[in-house]
Amino acid sequence: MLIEYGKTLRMIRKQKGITLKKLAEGICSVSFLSKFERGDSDITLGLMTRILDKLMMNFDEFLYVHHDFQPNELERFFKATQTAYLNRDAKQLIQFKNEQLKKWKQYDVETYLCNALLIEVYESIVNTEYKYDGFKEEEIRVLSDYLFRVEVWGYYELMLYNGTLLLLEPEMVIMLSRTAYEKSSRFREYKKVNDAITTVLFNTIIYLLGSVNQFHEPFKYEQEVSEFFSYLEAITIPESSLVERVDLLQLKGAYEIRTGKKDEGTAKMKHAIQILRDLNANRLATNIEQYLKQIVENIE
Amino acid sequence: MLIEYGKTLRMIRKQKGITLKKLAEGICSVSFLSKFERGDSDITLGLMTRILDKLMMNFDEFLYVHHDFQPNELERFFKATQTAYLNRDAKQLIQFKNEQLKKWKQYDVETYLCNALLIEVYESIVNTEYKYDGFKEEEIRVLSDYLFRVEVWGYYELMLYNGTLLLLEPEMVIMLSRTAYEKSSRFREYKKVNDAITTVLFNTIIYLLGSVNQFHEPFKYEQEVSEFFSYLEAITIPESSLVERVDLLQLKGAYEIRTGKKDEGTAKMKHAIQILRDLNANRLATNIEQYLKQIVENIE
DNA sequence: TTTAAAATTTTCATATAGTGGAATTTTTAT
DNA sequence: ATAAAAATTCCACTATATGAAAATTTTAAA
Repeated sequence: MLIEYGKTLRMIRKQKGITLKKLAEGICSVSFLSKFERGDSDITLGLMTRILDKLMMNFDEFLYVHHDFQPNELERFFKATQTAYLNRDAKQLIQFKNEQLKKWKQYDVETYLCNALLIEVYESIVNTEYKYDGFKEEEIRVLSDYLFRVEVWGYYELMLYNGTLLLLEPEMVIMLSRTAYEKSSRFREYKKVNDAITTVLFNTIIYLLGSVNQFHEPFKYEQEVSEFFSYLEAITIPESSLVERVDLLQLKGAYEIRTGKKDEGTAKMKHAIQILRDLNANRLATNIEQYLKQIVENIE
Repeated sequence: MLIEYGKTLRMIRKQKGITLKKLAEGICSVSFLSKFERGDSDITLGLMTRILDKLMMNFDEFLYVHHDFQPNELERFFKATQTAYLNRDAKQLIQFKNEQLKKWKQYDVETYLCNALLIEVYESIVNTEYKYDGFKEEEIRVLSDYLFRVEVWGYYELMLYNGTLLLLEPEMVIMLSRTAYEKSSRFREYKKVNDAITTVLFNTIIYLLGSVNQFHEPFKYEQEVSEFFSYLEAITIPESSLVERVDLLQLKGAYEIRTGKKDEGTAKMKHAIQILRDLNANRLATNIEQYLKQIVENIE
């Protein structure tokens, strides 16, 4: 059952040219550190923290090295799912889903059901044989209950919500996105999580603007969308996040088109496309181009 | 000595609505988990890993929450140093340096001396009273020996090198940057570290292009600079890293100016400036503008 | 409020994390 | 090649992490 973190630590320590004695000093005994490094003993979280601090290394990086340069469990989950989705590999997605459902039954932890639901969203898009009879209401309720209950939204909750937002009713999305914005505020300094918040706000706006074939219908969420734009501005997307700035430009364009200012909006979106092309970000540029094209076709 | 991680875990668990029993199942006993959460016991690293996996949370995020939403030790070190530098707070920098020197004397771990050196670079720029008698050769040797010795460059080594590159001779920088590129290759999937690699390559190119008042002198490192450009291209900066793409454009411009193609190069740099201005990234734009201006003034 | 069920804590026995020092191995210097 | 120094491992011992069951507290429903 013992995971041999010690061997990884030994490797790193040797590379840094630090002796057992020097590393152990003020933290634990030399003989214990040696024992741990050889895999004869597990180590306490408290000790490990202090050892890694002394090595100027953080936990995630240590675990990344330990797992033979693979990201952590959580990251792997999102990555594997997304890869299967991008490869349109329905079989793989179903397998992943079943794994999560199995864990759900085994431990009765709702998170696993939420994961399954997240995967099912991808599946429903990819799988041509997928018969959409609507997602089961009670499962969606488990998801939204979970999101409402959690006081502090971390990386997981934001990613989960980003993926399942489409399943929920507009009113629910508006409430949850507000919640997300508030409940994750304390992560503002944690880049990875803050990026996820930004994505939530973008996705919310896209969702509220409506699918393109709704563009000729009257627009109901003008006030809410501008509310979410103001959140984005409150976050003051840093200068170094240029993609987010381009996205903002693009979405403001779509919003203007949606609210009747067709020419202004189109110009903004074309500007965003141009910047991306200038920087050879062609995939991103093409995405916006298609979006714009669909809008224009549907608005006439 | 016990750090009460347990209380943080309890808070998170409660929020997610998971009972002790459900969380403990398959990992450890309920009674032990309870004891740990109450702060009556420390926990083994192996157990903690599995518990966090079940909570869909990674170590860094857990520790971030635990430290009352403050980044980890390593991040705090770089951040605090950089903040003091940006505030031109020489006093603060000297204090930080002395802390590191104290640790160095206490534990005789070279890393701490390297940290002190890194801070001293900032200090030498900020402190007007700083008498530059050259950095002590032996200390610089400790630094370069350290960097050569470490087999796998992680986040710390890359950040350390990024900050101290200016202290080293061009030949040394060329060798070390090559080493950095190779020795950190396994982190390619780890965004934070990979970003640091990109920064190293950028800094190396800037360093080799020479300070602007060397721009009228013949250029010695044409081959090496194009070598580092090719590394950057090999990394294939992802579409989502637009800042890096703008930087690349800008630097290619500077390189072309340096190698005689003044008009082409100027155009590239102006293009980069324009894109940044379009996205309201005015601080970044101004930086490049000043760089360009200095180049043009010095090249006539 | 009463009562039953669920969740948590306490108790206590045992396994193992962690210590200190002696013995062994490796490294360094001559 | 050899001795001295430094680092590592081994071993006996202590402190504490962990598990199973019983006792207590909390929650929920009537």
